[in-house]
Amino acid sequence: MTVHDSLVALMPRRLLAELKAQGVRRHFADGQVIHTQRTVSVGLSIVLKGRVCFGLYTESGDYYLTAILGNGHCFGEATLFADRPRAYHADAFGDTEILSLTQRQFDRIYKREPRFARAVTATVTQRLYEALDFSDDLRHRSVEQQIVRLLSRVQRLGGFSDGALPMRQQDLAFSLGVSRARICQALDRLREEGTVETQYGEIAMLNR
Amino acid sequence: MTVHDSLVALMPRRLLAELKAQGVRRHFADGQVIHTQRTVSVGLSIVLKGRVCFGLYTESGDYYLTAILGNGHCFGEATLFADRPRAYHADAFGDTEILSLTQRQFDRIYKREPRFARAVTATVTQRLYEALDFSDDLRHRSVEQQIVRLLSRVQRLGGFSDGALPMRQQDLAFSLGVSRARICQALDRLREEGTVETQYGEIAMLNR
DNA sequence: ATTAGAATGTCTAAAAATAGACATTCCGGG
DNA sequence: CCCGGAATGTCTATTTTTAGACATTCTAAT
Repeated sequence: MTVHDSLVALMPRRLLAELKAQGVRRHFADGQVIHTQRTVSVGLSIVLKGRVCFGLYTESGDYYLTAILGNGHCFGEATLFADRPRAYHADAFGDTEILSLTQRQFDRIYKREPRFARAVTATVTQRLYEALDFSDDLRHRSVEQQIVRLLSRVQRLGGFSDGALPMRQQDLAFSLGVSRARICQALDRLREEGTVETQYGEIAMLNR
Repeated sequence: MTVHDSLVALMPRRLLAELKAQGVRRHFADGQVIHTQRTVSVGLSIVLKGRVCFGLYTESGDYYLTAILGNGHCFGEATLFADRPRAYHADAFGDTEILSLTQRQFDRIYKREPRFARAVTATVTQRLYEALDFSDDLRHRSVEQQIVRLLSRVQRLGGFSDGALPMRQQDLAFSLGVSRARICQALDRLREEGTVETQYGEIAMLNR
């Protein structure tokens, strides 16, 4: 199956201490904006507490949640290595703490500590292969299967041990590129099978 | 637009010399198998000459081409950093030379040379964001647009300066997750627009 | 030159998905 | 407690896509 360790899980503990000593910790209340889409800002961020929701605003002003990262995961690599602006809008889910490293801080440690470099490469590589798997799902699986696999991924990356995920059916529809009606229909089937349960603005996977 | 530099393009030249000194160069004739799907083998490979075609065999025995990597690009990172078997079947396109590094060789240089580590992280990060862009295409663009964008990507990564790409319509259909009939229809439209030209087993993009 | 296999173009009936509307339910704020 | 906006469930007509078949064209090998 798919493996994806968080950046922190891939580092020796002393390195995390080192990073904390170098970087800045920032605190966000539930729902507070961490960064906005298309902003140009360079640096690596690591989730130390809470979770970060990533999403997109369409031209018509609608917002769609596309991912949630939990403890130990990092984001912003593309600002360092691919010269990209922020691809997604990010805001805090629950009480959240983020460790931020400037490019300079990152570079210094990256250069000095091969184990840190290793952890960064590993987490990005794993994320790449997850993305490729996801593309496979989009192309070759039924919407029902896509939903199950998307939810598993969100659960895992977000560190939701179980229980409900904060996703609307619109978010699913957007994330999978199908209509909301199609999602409704698929959820009907999955509910019947006993695979998922839905509440208002939430979806929960059952068993495993 | 999308940026994706090859591993070699991201390294100082002296590092490439270093890699060549450490690794093994292997030579493949056109069509020769480089590795098969699901094989467990660890190491990084770099295309020094020619091109490598990646594809998948289905249970029914059909083969579908999914990507082509040209000069300077690397593959096999997932065997080093994500503990994965070979995800795709790979064979040579034209007279091809591959530089192979064992895990041990790779590790030694990676540890000693932060610039090499940097280049690896950068190329993987860029590939990740390309994969995310591709997912966006699959979900939110018309098949016509998807075709154009897929062809551009193949052209760029394969180092095809222009001219025809060695892809069958079945490959496109598989890569985009639609029926061959749908691809035919889309190609009709693109041909009318003057965007692409097709030959037997080949597709060429026109203008830009 | 011939031939077999492969790739392509094209068609039709059937199936699937969509847009868009509308009613209902839910939640949070006053 | 009430209200308004948001999310959900559901429906229909329409559009899109598919499966699957078949004829044609192309290529490479004999």
